[in-house]
Amino acid sequence: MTERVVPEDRRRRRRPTRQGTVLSERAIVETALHLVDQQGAQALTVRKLGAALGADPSAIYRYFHSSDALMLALTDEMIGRAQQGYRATGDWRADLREIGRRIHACYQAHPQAAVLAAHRTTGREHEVRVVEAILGVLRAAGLPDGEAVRIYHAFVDQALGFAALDAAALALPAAAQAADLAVWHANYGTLSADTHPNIAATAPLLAVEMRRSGYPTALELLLDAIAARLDAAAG
Amino acid sequence: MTERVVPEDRRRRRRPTRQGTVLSERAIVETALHLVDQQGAQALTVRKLGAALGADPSAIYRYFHSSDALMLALTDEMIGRAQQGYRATGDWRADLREIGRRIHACYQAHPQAAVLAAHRTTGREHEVRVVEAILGVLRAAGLPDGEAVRIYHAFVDQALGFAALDAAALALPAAAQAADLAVWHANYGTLSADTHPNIAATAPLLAVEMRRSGYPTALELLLDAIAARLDAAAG
DNA sequence: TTCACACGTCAATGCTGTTGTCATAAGCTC
DNA sequence: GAGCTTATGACAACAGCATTGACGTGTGAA
Repeated sequence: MTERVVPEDRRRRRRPTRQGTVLSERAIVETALHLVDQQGAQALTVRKLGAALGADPSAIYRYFHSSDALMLALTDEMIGRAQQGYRATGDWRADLREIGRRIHACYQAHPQAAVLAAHRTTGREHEVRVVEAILGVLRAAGLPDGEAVRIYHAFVDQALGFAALDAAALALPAAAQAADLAVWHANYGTLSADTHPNIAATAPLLAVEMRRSGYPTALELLLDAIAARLDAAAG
Repeated sequence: MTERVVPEDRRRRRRPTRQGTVLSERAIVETALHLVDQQGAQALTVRKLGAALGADPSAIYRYFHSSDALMLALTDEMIGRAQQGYRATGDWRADLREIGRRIHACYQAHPQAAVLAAHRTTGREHEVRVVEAILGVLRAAGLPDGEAVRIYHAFVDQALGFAALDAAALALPAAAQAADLAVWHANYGTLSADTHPNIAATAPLLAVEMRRSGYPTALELLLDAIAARLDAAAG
């Protein structure tokens, strides 16, 4: 009548696997992140993780109730890493840019986890810290509270939305990912100027543009708009 | 040596399944969309779709090379429905607002499908039409091609990113959805002004703001920024 | 009326997450 | 150290997944 999963701080017996690994929550999460980074999103399966750890796949269920619980632990770890070392400079535009860039970059680095995590509100330590930081930047810059909150919402959800979108693309199987990009050459590149004048005129530009994320552009445009609101609030 | 998948317009023999259904690309896509709406994204498997159609799962592979090809067809169908009846007015700002609103609204209407669809590039009929429309609005408004393409990218991915984010929230189990919202009261509403001055000052505003989508605000800010670029390009 | 073959069906393959059972060694008590 | 308890890793099995090759039937063309 023992629970299958024992909380990490109550573990006494650390028994190495047949291949010699000593398991722990931490070791599993780190190996999982490493696996995703190296072999892509679709490599994160319980079986492959077991193999990477040097343990039977089912041993993982001694540490996490389900693969979803493992996913959440992974996400938490990721958020922590994204914040690491951030310092506000006092320049609102530079600070917002840096925060946005960090959120986006960190989810891009671990797309599989990002897909599941981007739309959740955790209320945990790291999340709280970013919310406080963003609101602080906006209010210090001179926005009234109502507008600061609205713009906070637009800013953070834009970062998360692009992160989710770009991460989902990265999380696709390599073949589908390549196929989606190829469409910009194969389909859009061959349309006639008679039927699709605007696409025909910009096809080469499109094919290049769509290879990268639209977030940097969207972020700068958002910062432009915030600057205009600040001018209006001040003047 | 016959191809497994025969293009829809070259099909002659329509042979009912054992259960009497007559299959077609259209019938499969519609059943799939219906299935996803009713039972959630995870219900969209080849086997369940086969069962819903009244056909052997493998019969689907006579119409789509893979489940991914089916996914793309589904996506395009949704894009098509979103733009049904759209007419450009010639006012760039009103037109862009309407297109963005339609994309977001349609994905919100089918959140379970949107989660799967928002990040794919299909190159199919309906998608091509929207791309052409957006590029047309931006170029007609006076943006040079390079900037039109960059802003097109930011605009469309902003709409899709918010759609994906908001759809993912709607697609959550009701309990998780409620829990995520409650965090804004339960956690953020109780933080001390000493440790989190900016959150403490705006907590009630935050709790209200976070109940709705941030997209309308973000969209207006993006339109503001585009207007500024247009002024710059003209002046 | 004939006949080729399109297409629905069946069976099999190799993945996936997950669980019940077992045996073994870790760490406690003495 | 010796012996006991039980945590924990390993094994095997299950159900469900996408996909594919072989097969036979009935359709539509000639």
